[in-house]
Amino acid sequence: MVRAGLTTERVVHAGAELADEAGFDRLTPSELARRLGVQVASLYSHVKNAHDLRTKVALLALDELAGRAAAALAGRAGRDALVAFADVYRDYAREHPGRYAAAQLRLDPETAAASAGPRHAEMMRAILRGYDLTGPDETHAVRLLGSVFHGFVSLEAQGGFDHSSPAAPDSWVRILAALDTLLQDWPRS
Amino acid sequence: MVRAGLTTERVVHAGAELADEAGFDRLTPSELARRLGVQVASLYSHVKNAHDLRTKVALLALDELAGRAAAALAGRAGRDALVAFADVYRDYAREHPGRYAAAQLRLDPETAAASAGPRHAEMMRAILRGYDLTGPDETHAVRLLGSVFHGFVSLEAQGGFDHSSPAAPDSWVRILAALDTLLQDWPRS
DNA sequence: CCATTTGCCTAAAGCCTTTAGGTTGCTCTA
DNA sequence: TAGAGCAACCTAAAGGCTTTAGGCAAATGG
Repeated sequence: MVRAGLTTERVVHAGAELADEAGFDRLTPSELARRLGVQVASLYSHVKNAHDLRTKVALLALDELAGRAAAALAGRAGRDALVAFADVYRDYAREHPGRYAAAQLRLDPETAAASAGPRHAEMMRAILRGYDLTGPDETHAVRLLGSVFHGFVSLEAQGGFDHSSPAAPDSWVRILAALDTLLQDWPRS
Repeated sequence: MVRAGLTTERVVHAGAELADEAGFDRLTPSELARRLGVQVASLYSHVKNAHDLRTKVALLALDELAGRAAAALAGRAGRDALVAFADVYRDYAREHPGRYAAAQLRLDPETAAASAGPRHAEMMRAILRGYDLTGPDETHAVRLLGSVFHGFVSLEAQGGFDHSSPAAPDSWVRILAALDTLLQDWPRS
């Protein structure tokens, strides 16, 4: 019997590819086993169950995304940093729709805390250092950025901008410009 | 045999309640049949299949949401309209998380066109009449609003703001105020 | 080179979706 | 008001998915 040489890491990576190609909702043990040329039960040595598989793909995605974002941020500040960071999100979601959808999975608190999630918030705060925001305003702004990035990207992925002009990328550029001016002149209470 | 008196409408409405209480991903024919005290196969007279059930709940949600939004917009303009409209989204998502999740379902183009989706975009355009935006800028602004509303609400629903202060509603208020000032002074190309 | 680990297997239970076909309560017409 | 036709609901069954239990054999390492 020739072995496939599975490890948890390889299973999860194959899962991420499956999610990207077939959609996150088709990321199931049986489909993945088929794709790996292995019996379904064999996966259960590497992954606790279907939900665990999806969680692990989510963690992989969060980590990849954080890595790319950190690289994009290096050596940039202010508007440059804002745009570079935002583009990482959008590009990642377009290249890896299944992984991006996975990253949206609701994680239980401990798992979330141990994930790359907090690094994302941290990086957004770093971007805001290029603007003059302090205290709660900084948090509000972080949340605004998160909302816009996630909102735009998921509406675009969902096809929400498909049947109207101008093209989505135009709006993306203009929206980032608008956010930049808003952050420069943030209205205080 | 006592009949349950099902109709497509009643099935869909029960489906919406199930989604709200158990989560959109638990909206399945078998679970719904159990809840209605009916054999699973009986549902298939009212609904084509599991996907059709979810689609119909999505259409219901889009319609309810559009109705509430239209009511909130009546007699309001400018910042008042913006805030009232945004609150409808957030409140609806909090009252009916399953329905709101359903409304995010990707619909095929014809279904989407026949849904209440276009009414939502229309109403956002109406809000922008209170600001001085024309041509493509109006579209960009509509997309920004959609992104922020959807992004914030879904991050909040997902628990993204749970473990940090200030509380999410504070950010919501401040973000809407920021959007208002941004729309008043939208940066042109 | 033998012992242990572990990667992968078969088998089976129990769930879910979907289709086919049958029965029976309702409604509306003649 | 009888009964024809429709619609609501049923049983049965096929086939797929998830998960657990238990077994064999390939790799590993002393």
